[in-house]
Order: sequence, then C-alpha cells, then structure tokens
Amino acid sequence: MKENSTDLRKILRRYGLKSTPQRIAVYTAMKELGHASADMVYQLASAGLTTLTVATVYNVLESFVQVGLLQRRMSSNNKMYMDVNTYNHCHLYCEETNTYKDYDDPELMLLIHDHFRNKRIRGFDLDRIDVQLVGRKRIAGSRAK
Amino acid sequence: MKENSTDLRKILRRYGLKSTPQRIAVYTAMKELGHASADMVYQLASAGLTTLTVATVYNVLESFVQVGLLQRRMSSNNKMYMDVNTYNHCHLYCEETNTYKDYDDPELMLLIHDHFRNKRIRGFDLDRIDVQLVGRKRIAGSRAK
DNA sequence: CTTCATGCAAAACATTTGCAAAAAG
DNA sequence: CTTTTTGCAAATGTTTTGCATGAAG
Repeated sequence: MKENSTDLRKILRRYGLKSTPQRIAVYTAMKELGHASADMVYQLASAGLTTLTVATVYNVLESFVQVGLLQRRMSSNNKMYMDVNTYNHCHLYCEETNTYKDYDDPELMLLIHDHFRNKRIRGFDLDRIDVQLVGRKRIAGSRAK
Repeated sequence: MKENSTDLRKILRRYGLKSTPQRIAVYTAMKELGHASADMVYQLASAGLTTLTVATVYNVLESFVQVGLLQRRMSSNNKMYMDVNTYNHCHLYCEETNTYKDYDDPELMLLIHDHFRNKRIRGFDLDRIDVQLVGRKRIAGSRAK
C-alpha cells in the first residue's frame, strides 16, 4: 500500500505522464489525505517540496483526473475535492466539515447495479452511480446511551 | 402547479418569511428553472424585477435553504446549485454542462431505504441518501441505431 | 534537442460582508 | 414604530491564464 518514489514513477508512466517531483509530491499527499481540496494538497505537498506552487497543484490534479488517476468529487462547498480511490464506492459526506469518508458496501452496490442492469436512460450516457450518505459527523461523546 | 404572487406570498408566510418582491422573483425563477446556480436565478429573476442584486439573490437563496423551501445540491463545478424540489429523489447529473434532471425511481428509493433501515453508521448522523446518475447528456441524433 | 511541466503574478469568477437606506408587518 | 431585508461596493477565497523559464525523456 505504501509506494516509494520509484513505484510512483512507474505509476505515472503507466498513466502516460512524465514523472516530476511535483507530481510525485501531489500524489503522495493525496495517498495520505484520501480526499482533499487543492489547498489541502498544497499544504501537505509543499511541506516536503518547497518548489511547488498552487497553480502547479491545480495543473497536476487536473492532469491526474484526465488520465483517471484521481477522481473529482461533488461537494456542496463550492470547492473542488479529489478522491484518491477511483474504484466504485459510496461516501459519507459531512455537510458541516465538507469531509468525505469511503463507505464500502458491496451488497448495496450489487443491489443498485442489478436494478440498473436492464434500464436505459433516454438521452443520457451513464458513467457511474454516485451514492452519498449525507449528514453530519457525530460529536465524540454525544452518542445516545 | 403555477402559483401567482398571492399564492407565493402565502407560501413564504407559511415558511415564516416576510414576503418581498425579491423573494417572489427568486422563487418564481427557481420554479421555472428547477435546478439553477445563483447566477442563473439572477439572470432570470432580474429580467422581471430590475431592482434586484446578486447579493440579494444569494441572501434569498440561503434563507430559502434555511427554512427548507429549497435544497442545495452538490456539484463538481465549484458553484452552488439549488433544487426547487425538496422531496426525496434521484438526479441525472451531466458533468459536461453541470446540469441536473430529476430522476424519479420509487422502486430504487425503496430498495436503498430498505437496505439502510437497520444499518447504523458509527459516528455519523445520516440526513439523507443522495443518488446521482453521473454521466453526459447524449448529443441529439447520435443515438446508436 | 524537443516537448512538456512549472513558477509567477495577474485575472477571472463566485460568494460573502458591512453598513446605510428602504420596505414589511 | 420595529425588525428585517435590500442595494451597493468592497473584500475574500478559489481557480484559471499566459508566458517565460526549466526539467524530463
């Protein structure tokens, strides 16, 4: 699960991207963060690589999305958020903190994909079905007895 | 389905909001648009009410969300989008145009809510389950034969 | 070498704020 | 009258752009 920068170079190559320190730093930050805004990536990545600008972070994130190395997520926060996991999975989305948490539920996925197996949606090319459990992180200790 | 401004005044009152020309114009625009960004609402609403500013549109939209007259939607567009329909329903979301379309599928809703009926999510207060069919509007006429 | 990626600083957007003036009830 | 709501213009925060420089292959 833990890639060193040699591994990362291979990954980038496999996705048809030149390997640069900036790209490695951004991807490493995303691996650590899981889900993150451009700014969060910039904060973390630029700690380990002083020669990194926000503009580059945006560039890199965009190129990663293009090749499918990252996925852009929807938010109700007017900000861009990325997901390092590109396989098909659900999310818990906290509207208070605008944070995401992977929520793996294969049974649900199966249910939904069965439901759509023979459905055709007129005039629409379906890419994926995005299920978000929207709510609020519970404050630690306030759990009902 | 078509409210005149007397009806709208009643609706606003019922939601505990003072009735103003601006609020009526914004809600009327939302009724017409269904799903819209602040800017879209401003464009349409200010056509019929010259004394309306963007700041007010934001104010009004926010107050409508507060009382539950509108719902904020997630987008991958770094912009705020509103939905005039607040009942529980799915959406088609076009990533190219950032447009929404209601997708009513009671069978799917039932399936999903049954699935979650007895599930508890640790540390999370669930508000709603948001299902988006993400893809692209098909270009007219490009339908496979 | 040649191409592509990065840094930089400015621009473009979208949204929010603070406060005085105006309107609602 | 009193309380909200609105308009205005400025400020904020995020993302994008253009172009010269620098690095990757």
